Amino acid sequence: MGIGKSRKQTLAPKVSAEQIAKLRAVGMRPTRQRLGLAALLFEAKDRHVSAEQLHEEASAAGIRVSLATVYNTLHQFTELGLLRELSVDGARTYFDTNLGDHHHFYCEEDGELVDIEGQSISVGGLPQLPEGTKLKRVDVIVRVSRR
Amino acid sequence: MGIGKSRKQTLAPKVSAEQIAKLRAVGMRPTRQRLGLAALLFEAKDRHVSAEQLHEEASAAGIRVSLATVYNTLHQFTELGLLRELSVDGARTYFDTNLGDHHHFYCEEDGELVDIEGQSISVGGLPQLPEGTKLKRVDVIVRVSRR
DNA sequence: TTCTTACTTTAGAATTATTCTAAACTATTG
DNA sequence: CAATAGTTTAGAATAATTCTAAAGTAAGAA
Repeated sequence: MGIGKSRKQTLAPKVSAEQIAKLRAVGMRPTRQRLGLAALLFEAKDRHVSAEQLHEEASAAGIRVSLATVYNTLHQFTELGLLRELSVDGARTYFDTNLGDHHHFYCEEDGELVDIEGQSISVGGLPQLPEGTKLKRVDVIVRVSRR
Repeated sequence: MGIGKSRKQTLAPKVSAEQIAKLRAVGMRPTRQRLGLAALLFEAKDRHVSAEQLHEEASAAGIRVSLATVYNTLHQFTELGLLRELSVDGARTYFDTNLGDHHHFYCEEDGELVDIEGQSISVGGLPQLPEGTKLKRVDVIVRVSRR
């Protein structure tokens, strides 16, 4: 005994079988980093995060992961349909864990994003798409400002 | 005479009284650079440009202006209500000369933006805005991809 | 278990878009 | 034409993101 190495403690979130399954389901190896990020992203719901934010959260939660890996993982999750990418204002890119039909309120002042459920807004009468293109998605961003 | 300096030629667009008036109307000094950029931006209608693009166009048109000035000018025009800023995909910021009620088609593959006239799309039933905020604008982006 | 290998992670450099800075210019007014 | 307030500019600085190639690790084979 002694004061020495009490290191193997569970600082990071419990490795949930749920996250392992989620990664396996899309064909990704469940690595320590991915499991940690998945826990942060998917254990709460309807999150909007930037890479930098998620990286800080991970640090705070004791998940050691480089910023490059956070970027890689966010993009891979997006390509595999686990996340949606969101462009609301030039600089940062946000990633959205809500995959359902919905839109957003966005306040530039504080960069806050709030979901608007899909059925509570109606977008009607799209005109014909430009020649030779097919629809990918319709994004509605309701921009607001504080007082 | 001789071959020497035939430099004072009108390579740049004619300085239109129209653009001078436009700048004066918003309280800006009509400088050579601003007049040149205004000519490029406003003599055609419904344009979507990024700073880098406009800078190249200016060079091509013989309007000598630094990239920093292009950025400054685009932002000033935006603040003074001569342009609208558009965020469609992380990286670049686009500026839109169409100030009317309208939305956009956007194709990521080639970065092309096409206007959708305001009345040809209907956004109904906005839910209540988040506590303490007021509406600024509603942007609809119809994302398409080429075949 | 231990190899082997393909997939991953990472630090740090590189890139890209944009902003800043301080000095050199120029439109405007007296 | 001089004074000055507003402008422009080159180049440095920043910020977000991507790239690189070297070191690490999961998964299946032996």
